[in-house]
Order: sequence, then C-alpha cells, then structure tokens
Amino acid sequence: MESTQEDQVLISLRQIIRATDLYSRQLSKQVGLTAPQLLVMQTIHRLGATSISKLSSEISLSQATVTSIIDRVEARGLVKRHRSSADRRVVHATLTAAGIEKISAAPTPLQDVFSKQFSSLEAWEQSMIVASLQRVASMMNAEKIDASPVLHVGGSIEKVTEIHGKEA
Amino acid sequence: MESTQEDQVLISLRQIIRATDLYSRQLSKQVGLTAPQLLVMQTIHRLGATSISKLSSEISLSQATVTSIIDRVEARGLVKRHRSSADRRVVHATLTAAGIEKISAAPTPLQDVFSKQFSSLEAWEQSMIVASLQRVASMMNAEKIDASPVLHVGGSIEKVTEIHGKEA
DNA sequence: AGACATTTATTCGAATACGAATGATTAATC
DNA sequence: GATTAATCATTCGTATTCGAATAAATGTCT
Repeated sequence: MESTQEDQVLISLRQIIRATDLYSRQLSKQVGLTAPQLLVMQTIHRLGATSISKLSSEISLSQATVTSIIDRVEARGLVKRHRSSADRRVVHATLTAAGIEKISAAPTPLQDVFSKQFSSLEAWEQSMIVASLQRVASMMNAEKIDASPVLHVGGSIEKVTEIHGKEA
Repeated sequence: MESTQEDQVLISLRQIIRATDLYSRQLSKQVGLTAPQLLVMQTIHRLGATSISKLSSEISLSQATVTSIIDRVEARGLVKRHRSSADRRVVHATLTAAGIEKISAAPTPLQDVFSKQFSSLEAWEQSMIVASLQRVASMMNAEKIDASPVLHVGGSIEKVTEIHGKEA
C-alpha cells in the first residue's frame, strides 16, 4: 500500500481544506463571523469603498459568492451597500461603525495556532512554505489563470470562464 | 501595500481551494462525478467493502458528508449499501459493476495539469512541496489532534487520525 | 436482566461556492 | 439616436461541508 508523492499532496490538501473549514466554524461561534465573512470585511476595510467585482478578484471568490456573503453581513448591519452614482451598475460596499468594531476585535482568518507556529519558523522555512504553496496554486491554475502571456488555443481551452480575468 | 508571508499563505490557500472546487465542477461535467464523489469511490475500491466511518477518516471528511455523497452515487447505481450482519449499526459500501467501470475511466482527483507538471519536477522539489503541505496541514490541525485521538478497538485500526506528518 | 453510555449512520439546518440565467446599466457601433 | 454588445450585480439551482440532534444497535456495569 504505497502512496505516491501525489497521493500525499492530495491528502494534505484535503486536510488543509478541512482544517480551514473547521476553523471557520469555530470562528463563527466565537466571533460571530465565518472566515469568508471576515475576509470580505477585512478586504473592504483595506481597500475602502470597493465594488463587488473588485472584491471577488481580490480574494479569489466568484461574484455570486461575494454577493451572498455580503447579503449576510449587511443583514447584520456590519456592511452597507451603496450604488455608485458614476456607474449605476456598480455597488460599493463599506463597513459600518459596527463592522469596523467587529473586525478590529477579530483574530486572523487563519488559525491562531497556525499563525503562532508559522511565525516562529525560521525565515527560510517560511519562504519555502510560501514558495511551495504558490507553486501548487499556480500549477493548479495553469490553464485558467494566466497573468499576461498569450496562451493560445492549443488544446482544451474553449471558453475562458473569465470570472475575474482582469488582474488589477 | 506590503503583504506579509502569512498573507501570501492565505492567498495561496484560497486559490488552491478555489482551483480544487473549479476542477471538481469540470470533472462533474466531463465524467459525471465530482471530486469528492470520485475520491469516495476510489477509496471504496481500494479498501473493499468499507464502513462509512472508515471512509470518513480515510479521506478527512465527516460522516455526515460521506453519507450525503454516498446518497448521490448510490442513487445513480454506482455504489451499494449493505448493512453489516455482524454489527447492524454498520453500513458497508461497495462499488457496483457500473461504479467500477466509471472510476476506471476517470482521471485523478487532482488536476491533470497539476499532475503533469508535478511529475515533471525534480524529486527534491516534489519532496519539498509535499513536506511543506504536510507542515501546513499539521500546523493547522495542531489543536484538534490531541483532543480527538481515541484509537481504541484493538482490531484492525492502526491509526485513525494520523493527521500529523509522522513517518515518511 | 436492566440502566446507562458509546458507537454508527442518518437527517436537518446553515454557510459556502460555483455556473448559468436574468435585469439593469453603460459602452460601442452604425 | 437606435440597436447591439459588454459589464455588473443579483437570483436560482445544485453540491459540498460541517455540527447537532436523532435513531438504532451494541457495549458496560451493577
């Protein structure tokens, strides 16, 4: 019953994804915000009044997902929507006072335990982990996301989904 | 707008999680099975007639999740449930002929592009990536581990949780 | 045996997440 | 100016995922 390196990748990824989810639920109990909600709000705070599409590209989520997340935090009075006067299609999201207070009291969207342990690693080890993760992410997105180069149609790309195609 | 190493970790993880999800949908269109469905079926195939709990621990998903996944593949006639006669609480899942055929025609649960690129890496680089992923996974699960492990039942269960990177 | 606890799987409710379709608005073309 | 195309956000439908509650079966302890 040997497992290949690739199996190990798969197993680790599943565990990471699960741990992320579990932490999100824990966060929800303790702080009242799930990890995606917190992440959305922090991003709004960082970018100022931001459109939904900008948000979705910033945190790698679809517009539809961001919309539903904002639905919930807006219903709780933590975020407010404003229709742009310049372009009425656009919706800008801003934090309310309650929202700002909420996120200032909240921890990181990553596990505290992880943060602590990660920050205690040697610099080179942190860099190695970051590099590896970026490597994995880019290998997984090789077909879809592609920053600048052309990527002509050689094989299987029929329809670029174009969810957040433009990068900054 | 400087981003810390930890931010990079978060960003990469979100991209990886998203890529995994997107690939699962693509798989669903092409093969008719989502990634979790495929993973469950492959695991059943590998382990033989397997209980739900064994499955859930094997692939790092909760029992409830495995149940709902099996609901769907069973409804399609790819998997069959059998109540254990020895212990009537236990449900064993097996693949039907159609199920076996289905998974033998299916690709890996990981992106093809990823597999190709990953396998073309130098051995040391593969090892580095695997080690980094395992490291991240274990740092994220640090709390949970010692809370849950109760491997009792001196039967055939060697390591139920084994989330930590232990042996090589 | 009877009372209580544990284990196993299922059901339920909530949140996330996506694509596809829709509605509203703006841009582009004629 | 009117028609067409593109963009932005929302809605809808489906799948995943979990914890908690539940039901059924088994184990334990007196």
